[in-house]
Amino acid sequence: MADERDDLDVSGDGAPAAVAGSRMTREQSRANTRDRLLAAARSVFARSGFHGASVEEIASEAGFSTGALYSNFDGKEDLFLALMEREIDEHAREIADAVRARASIAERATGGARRWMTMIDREPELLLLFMEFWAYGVRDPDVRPKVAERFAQMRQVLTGLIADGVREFDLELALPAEQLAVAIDALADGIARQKLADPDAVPDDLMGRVLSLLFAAATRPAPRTGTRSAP
Amino acid sequence: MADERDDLDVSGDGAPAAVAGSRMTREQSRANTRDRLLAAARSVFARSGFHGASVEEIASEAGFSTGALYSNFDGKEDLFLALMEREIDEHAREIADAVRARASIAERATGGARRWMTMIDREPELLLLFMEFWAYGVRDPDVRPKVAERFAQMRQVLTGLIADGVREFDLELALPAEQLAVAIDALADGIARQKLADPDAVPDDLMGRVLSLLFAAATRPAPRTGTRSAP
DNA sequence: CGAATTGGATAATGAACATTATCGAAATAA
DNA sequence: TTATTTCGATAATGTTCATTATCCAATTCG
Repeated sequence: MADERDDLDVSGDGAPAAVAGSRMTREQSRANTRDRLLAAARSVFARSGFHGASVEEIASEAGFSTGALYSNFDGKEDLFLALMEREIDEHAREIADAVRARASIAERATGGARRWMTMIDREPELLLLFMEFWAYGVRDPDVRPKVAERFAQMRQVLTGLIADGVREFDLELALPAEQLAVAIDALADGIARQKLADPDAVPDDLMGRVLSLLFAAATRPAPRTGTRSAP
Repeated sequence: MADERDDLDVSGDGAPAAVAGSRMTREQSRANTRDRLLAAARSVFARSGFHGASVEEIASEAGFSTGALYSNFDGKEDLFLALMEREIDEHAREIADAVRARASIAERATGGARRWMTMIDREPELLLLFMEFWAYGVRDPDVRPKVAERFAQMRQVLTGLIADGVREFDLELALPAEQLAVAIDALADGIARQKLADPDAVPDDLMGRVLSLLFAAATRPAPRTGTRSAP
């Protein structure tokens, strides 16, 4: 009998799939299903929301049964948290890259803002999804800390970016960097929310302009420190 | 026979009560049940969230059957929208009052901010609830415009407040008032979200300070106009 | 007063869905 | 090879809930 093991990888699926080329060790195979489940989860959750999505649908879109899903995750919530972690990592990195690439403070602000707006346009469902889950998670005492942690992750990245800018451009802040980060994160979130509910209400350059204003007001050249900052 | 029909509208139709003192006309009675249902909805929704709350629970907490609920509203969603409208009205009024009571621009900003922070502390579940529903509503094409409208309501109030300030203090804005309102609304939302997920991350005075900075950067004294503003 | 209207109660309906118990087969280990 | 682990499939299980069909009684109208 022909050993037709080449697993009809029909689902082009793209993304994170590990092509079932040749034989896979247990570990590899497991990691592979996990990835495919996560990819399916991303797509289904984004389409239907956390409440609207059914684990059945996710499993089947991944080409597995719910059994497989429950064998790899503790349940719907756990699956979602894993997804969220992965996505936030990626988003944070993207923003950070956009910011660091720019030369001046103002350009950094508008660069980051522009990237954020682009992300809203490109994947509105994903942001929507996070907010939905945020609401769900905040209510549940077991989940809240995990949600808080994920958002703290984002704040930390922002704090780091601000601190970098302050150091590189030799500035002084009217507000601790952490707090500025909170405000910026809040602004970004809020802008996203408004735009998702009513895209016309939010001009694309608004966030950049506001950020610039805010930075202009919140920073000033540092008084004489060791670091050279010639006038 | 005494025609005890003379219920000359004793009911000051204050908020939700309407003591069934004497006989009530059909209309009154209906309005009364509606109010009681809304009050119960507020409490149950706040406690359990939009998804978590069951219409049965709401009806029964109001002392009615689900039949009554469906006789007064088109369903869970409609009930919620009615509630939301009422609540946003009230919140907006509260903020507006807090702002108008102050003398200077800076005081208005911090006054409004402080009131907002108080509201977050006082009724976190309600804000949470709105955000949850926002996520639900944005996804549904039938609901989205209604949600957008409710939020636009808030933006309008803010725009009005800004315009008032600009006029009274004879200022010039670096940004159209509507856009500034969008940004402030966004900031308020975002701050609320952060604080709800992780109260310790958000100092109480942060929003006021940020708003002050933002206004400082976004306003300048208007150049000579008709209105007297002697230098 | 009698007829028509309607607010609200009661009790289905019927579907959706997260989770789990169980089992087969493949992969590792002996 | 045989034994053992474990990934994943199959098929319940059991609950929860929004919504509606039907009906009663009180109110309004003629």
